[in-house]
Amino acid sequence: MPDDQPRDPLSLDAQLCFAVYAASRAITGLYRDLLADLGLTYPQYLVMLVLWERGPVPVKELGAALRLDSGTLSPLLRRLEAAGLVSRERSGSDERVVRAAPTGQGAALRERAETIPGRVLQATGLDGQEARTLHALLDRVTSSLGADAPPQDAVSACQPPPQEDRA
Amino acid sequence: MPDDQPRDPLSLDAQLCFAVYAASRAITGLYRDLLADLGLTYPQYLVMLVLWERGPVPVKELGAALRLDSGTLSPLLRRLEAAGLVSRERSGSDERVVRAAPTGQGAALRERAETIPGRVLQATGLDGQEARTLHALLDRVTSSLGADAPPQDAVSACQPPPQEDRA
DNA sequence: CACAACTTGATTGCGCACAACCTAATGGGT
DNA sequence: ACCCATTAGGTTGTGCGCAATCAAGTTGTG
Repeated sequence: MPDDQPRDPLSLDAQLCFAVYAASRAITGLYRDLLADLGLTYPQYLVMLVLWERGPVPVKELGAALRLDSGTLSPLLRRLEAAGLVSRERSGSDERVVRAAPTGQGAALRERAETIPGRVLQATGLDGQEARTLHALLDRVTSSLGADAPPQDAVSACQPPPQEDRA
Repeated sequence: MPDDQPRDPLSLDAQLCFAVYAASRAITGLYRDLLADLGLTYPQYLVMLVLWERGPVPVKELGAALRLDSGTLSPLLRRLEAAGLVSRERSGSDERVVRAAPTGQGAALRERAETIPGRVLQATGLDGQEARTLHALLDRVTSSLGADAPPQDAVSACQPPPQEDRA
């Protein structure tokens, strides 16, 4: 019975929470395969998306876009730097700020990454409309729970204006 | 480049992938708060859901239900055992099998957990129909990517025999 | 019985997430 | 000038998630 009232409390909720959890891990697993060629993990790929989009970005802004804090980003950026994909340097005007930017090698990776999104969408088995619906519902959930800034920022980081000129 | 819908390849896909990722972490964060009273993490809560539902369960079956392997479950169960919520013992008929079961204390925790689902659903800001739609889409994605067993098992672990969801 | 293939869990190592804490730099107020 | 609250990153510790590897037990075949 599709009761909107929670008559058996550990039921519908558990389905939904687990569905999000399982889907997230399944998607991460898919990316794991696709990104293996590039030597990136999924969170590293998300960071590179933002860097490709915005160029030199303070760690703070990266964290705001991806909803990650320095405890996650600092070691992640260190690994990207060790891999030669990212450079970090302190701002001159404010010595507290560290800006991360893709290196030439990191920027070059972007073209190889562009084949990935199409394969991911296809692998989900959803058509464009369903993907849009799913995305809208997830955004509702995230912003309801987030209580702070909506995910618009992060999303726009994922969809760049097709090209930009810079280093 | 494909002309169908993705004109800029790093766009829609990135939105959807990040939306799932962000929503998953937001939900986990919500549970973190709600479960703090019970002394459980979110994955530990999922394990307890299965144990409450099925009683003594081999680790293998737990892994199948939650899509987790022994590398995750072994230390997790060890911590639940150390907390006095779960007991583990080897099967007599097959010494390879370890069955986990809630202790009296673990079973008692169930009643305190029953107040959680309602609060979670409410916090998502979705009504019952939207939650159902979201759940159905996520299941499609998960099973498309999973390529192995569908999430039916895990879902039934979270709820007694429910109702078919409308596509 | 001996032996190879398979199954079940456990262990190890790495990379996130996140809370808690720390340092350094900034800016405001006196 | 001096304090002091604020801010940006970094570090530490805990707990997943997953690949790779291992040991112990089981089963099938001769």
